Amino acid sequence: MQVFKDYLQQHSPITEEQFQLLRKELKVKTYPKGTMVLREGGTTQVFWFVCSGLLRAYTLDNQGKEHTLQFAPENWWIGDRNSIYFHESAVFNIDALEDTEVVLITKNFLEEAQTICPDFRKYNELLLHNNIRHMQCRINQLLAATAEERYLDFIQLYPNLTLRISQIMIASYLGITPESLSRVRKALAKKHSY
Amino acid sequence: MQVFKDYLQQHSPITEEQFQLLRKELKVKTYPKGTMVLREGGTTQVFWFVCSGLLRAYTLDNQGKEHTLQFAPENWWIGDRNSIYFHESAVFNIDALEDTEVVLITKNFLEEAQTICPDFRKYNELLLHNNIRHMQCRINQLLAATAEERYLDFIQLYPNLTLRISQIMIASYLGITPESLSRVRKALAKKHSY
DNA sequence: CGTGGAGTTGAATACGATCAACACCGGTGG
DNA sequence: CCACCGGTGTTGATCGTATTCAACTCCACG
Repeated sequence: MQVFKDYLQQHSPITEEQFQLLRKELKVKTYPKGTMVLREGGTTQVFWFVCSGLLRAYTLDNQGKEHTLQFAPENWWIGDRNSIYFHESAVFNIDALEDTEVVLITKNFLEEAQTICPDFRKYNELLLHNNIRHMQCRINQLLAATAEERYLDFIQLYPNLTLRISQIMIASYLGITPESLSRVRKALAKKHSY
Repeated sequence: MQVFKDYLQQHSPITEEQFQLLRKELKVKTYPKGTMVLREGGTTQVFWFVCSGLLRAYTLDNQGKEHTLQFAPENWWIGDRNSIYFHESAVFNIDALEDTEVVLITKNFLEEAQTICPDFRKYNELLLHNNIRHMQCRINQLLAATAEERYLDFIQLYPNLTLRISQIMIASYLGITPESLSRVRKALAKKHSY
């Protein structure tokens, strides 16, 4: 909870007093490594803010293969917009790749925060625009880049995550097989002695 | 302009009177087919709402190949968030695939609309969440689906666009070559006599 | 007409996927 | 303490899908 408070006070215009008013909307929860946080087809009314640990959103295709949409390490948000905003069931799964502590954030929290603190509206909007920007970038990468380029982009975007996430997961994020990723890494090692 | 007004009144909570107050922030513009609307590296402070015609956002890779991020036919929005919200230069190009009439929408318009009409805030937010949802879907498609599946998804998502957009453009949206798309279509024709 | 872009088709190629085998490590239980 | 096991990562051989390059047709448009 402290992590979330620090995060908010550092990044958003929410003050200490305003935070206290909103606190009742927040709940802390922990998921042991391996827990399913959200299952495809289920519903949920909250966003997860990761205080520590690592969550991951992924889908399963008809062959049972996993495709990772997003990783959420400390200070990241993750949530299912289908449930929260569109009264539909979740289209992806979320699980915990590490023991993870989260703050559950209701739609109500976001609403009230905007009432209590008018500037929070702009902050929240900026967050959404940033999210869109980031996803555009990812789409462009999937359209334009080779496996090797995607991997280099990945380790640049998440330098500290590379060691925490298995290559199986990374590969499923990059849209390649673990075997291919292994070969990409081998080729890079030969090139630059990484 | 009328198209935009109709659209707003149908989809958002903005009333006729409120619209009149905001009108001064809006400008109509037309782009002949083939015009560059925004160039990578440039800046812009507006979103484009397409009243008629068709815009398209795309990037160029280092081999000069085009990769289409988004099509924007009638009643769609398109814009460069890097410029508008993050004071950076555009990372993609936008051009007109048809003679296109747009309404230019400033950040100010969106701000004032939220001031004048409090419910517009929710509408705008929903638009952003919907956008994110849509892009998640696209990312998942690029990760999980074959060329054929992607094409089928495409014609389902944009049934009326298929005939207006050249296969070269569609291929660049799907992340395959025009030749591959041609073969995919041939295979489908054989299968289902489309 | 004739020119150039769009679309199709064929042949050769390349990149990543698949399948299979194996080394390695960490955890578990005998 | 060691044997076993399952999961991870590596490597090799083969396969398949999409790419590349090239030739050709077909229009639309000058």
